[in-house]
Amino acid sequence: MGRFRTLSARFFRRPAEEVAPELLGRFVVRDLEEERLVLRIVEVEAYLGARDRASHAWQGRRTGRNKSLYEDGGVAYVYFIYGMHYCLNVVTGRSGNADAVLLRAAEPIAGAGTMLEHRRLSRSPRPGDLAGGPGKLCQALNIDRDFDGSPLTRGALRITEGEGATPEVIVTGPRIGIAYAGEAADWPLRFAIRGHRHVSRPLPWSK
DNA sequence: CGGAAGATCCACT
DNA sequence: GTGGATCTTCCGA
Repeated sequence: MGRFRTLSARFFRRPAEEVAPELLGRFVVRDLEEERLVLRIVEVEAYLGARDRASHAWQGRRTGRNKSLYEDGGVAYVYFIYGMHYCLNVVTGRSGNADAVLLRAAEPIAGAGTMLEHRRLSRSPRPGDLAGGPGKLCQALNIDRDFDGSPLTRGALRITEGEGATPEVIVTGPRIGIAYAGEAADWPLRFAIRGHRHVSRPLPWSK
């Protein structure tokens, strides 16, 4: 397929905190009927399954919504939130473990025009409007629950690498929107490319 | 079976 | 910076 090489299942079958920073600088490829949409990942968060109070799988919870979290690494976990948004996770680790990485923000590489149409903005777009947030990212790629449990190693939605290594510096911080999670709210499981303009919210960049 | 909350986003002040 | 939208999902009774 040339420029964008799909990552193998082996890549995903490791703990989320290990996979998460390695997803930065890699790509989400979404094939539509007549067009390929490509985003470059610039911000993610790791969720540590049963041992993480912020995870949907806290204390081993198994529900109808979260069952794909327990699949072998390399599939999508897509859930619906706040009555109107979807969030896309990359499931990691082995079967029975519920680790996952939330894709929070990405930079448009190809198909920005179509992504802008998907976003249905009323105002003129500013940087970060296309995919600078987990809900925006899903809307831009037209992702919904139909992708829940689907493989990211083949098919219409894939995680790939491009050419060369990731040149940027990675910074970490606490995760967003999980104040209820007690001690886990402080864990530095949010990862981003330092200073990147498409990040959803500022991090304390180290200088 | 009902109530409450939620890994968010947008418009408005 | 604040509040409202909007509805699925979950948990307790």
